[in-house]
Amino acid sequence: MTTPTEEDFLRLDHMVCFSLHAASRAFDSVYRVILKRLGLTYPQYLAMLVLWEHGELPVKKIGEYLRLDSGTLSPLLKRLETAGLVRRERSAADERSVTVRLTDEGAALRERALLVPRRIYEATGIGFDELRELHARLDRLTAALDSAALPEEPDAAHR
Amino acid sequence: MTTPTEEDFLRLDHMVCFSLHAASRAFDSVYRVILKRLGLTYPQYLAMLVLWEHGELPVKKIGEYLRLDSGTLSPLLKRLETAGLVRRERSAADERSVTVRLTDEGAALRERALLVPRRIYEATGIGFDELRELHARLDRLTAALDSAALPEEPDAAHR
DNA sequence: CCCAGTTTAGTTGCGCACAACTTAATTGCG
DNA sequence: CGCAATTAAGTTGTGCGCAACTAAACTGGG
Repeated sequence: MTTPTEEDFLRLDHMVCFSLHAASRAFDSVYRVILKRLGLTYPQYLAMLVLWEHGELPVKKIGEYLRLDSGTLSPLLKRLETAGLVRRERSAADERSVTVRLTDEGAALRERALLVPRRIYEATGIGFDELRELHARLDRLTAALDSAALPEEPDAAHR
Repeated sequence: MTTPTEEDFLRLDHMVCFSLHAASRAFDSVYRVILKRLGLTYPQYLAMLVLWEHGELPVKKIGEYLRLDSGTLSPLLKRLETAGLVRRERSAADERSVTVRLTDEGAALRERALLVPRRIYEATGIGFDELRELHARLDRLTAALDSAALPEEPDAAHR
């Protein structure tokens, strides 16, 4: 019961990872439907969220909040710029840095986006408290996975 | 406390979806490192799992197990074929259907893949029972999201 | 002061995921 | 029977995510 066999590991591993993958895609799917009328994808919505909160941010900061690198963010932000929701300007102080700012249109979109969370919440069919616990559990899981992933080679190739 | 405000919805929604997204990517990242030496991506590993279990399957069935459509599976399976792990053959009985079979090499890979689950389990840093509960929770969530997603337009466009 | 190393964005290439479409085979209803 | 609807797989196009790389600007130790 509490002493799982190797078989158990095999099965549960598959199930948990698969469930997580499936849940993530299911969420994406619900978001896709809801965000369609805002003209945003889910990752674009996440970027807009941090911009709505902070007004303007360098690309670097957005990447830290969303855990995304420039390879993902650069084209994403370019699409948001094409859509007229943000502007991107080289920082005068440090010309390596690009500051992303909301346009009036981008700021205005927030009003329409305020309805999104409740619709998502309703789609989950789960109580507020349970959702909060799930959140805590997932964050712990991510932290554990992150710390396990990094030290792949402790201090290898040292000669 | 138990009567969340609209603000609470806004925040929690973001947090849960974000956590789920982040956890899924963290898992992908750990899998990527572990599966690298097998020459598989995570979705390819999932496809191999169902083939290891069933020996051979039509593309359709693989899609049902993994919740993936042919737009994703066709190129993925083609890559597995190029790697020499599977063969794809039109079914004689129904020429629309393509049966995917393990090659000897593909079947042999299973031995090396048996170590994967334990390494993943260890990376999660979470107990067996908690993992099992998380799995159940996620499945319930996915089921709820699926049932909420489908009836987007009940019987719309009807005159 | 200067240049080696770091930092910030961006680019390229690959694979996954999905929507929308095409093609070919099969099914079944009139 | 015959043809319209369905089914299975594949194709095309878009966007995300990451690795590996480049380009340009900054930083700091000698």
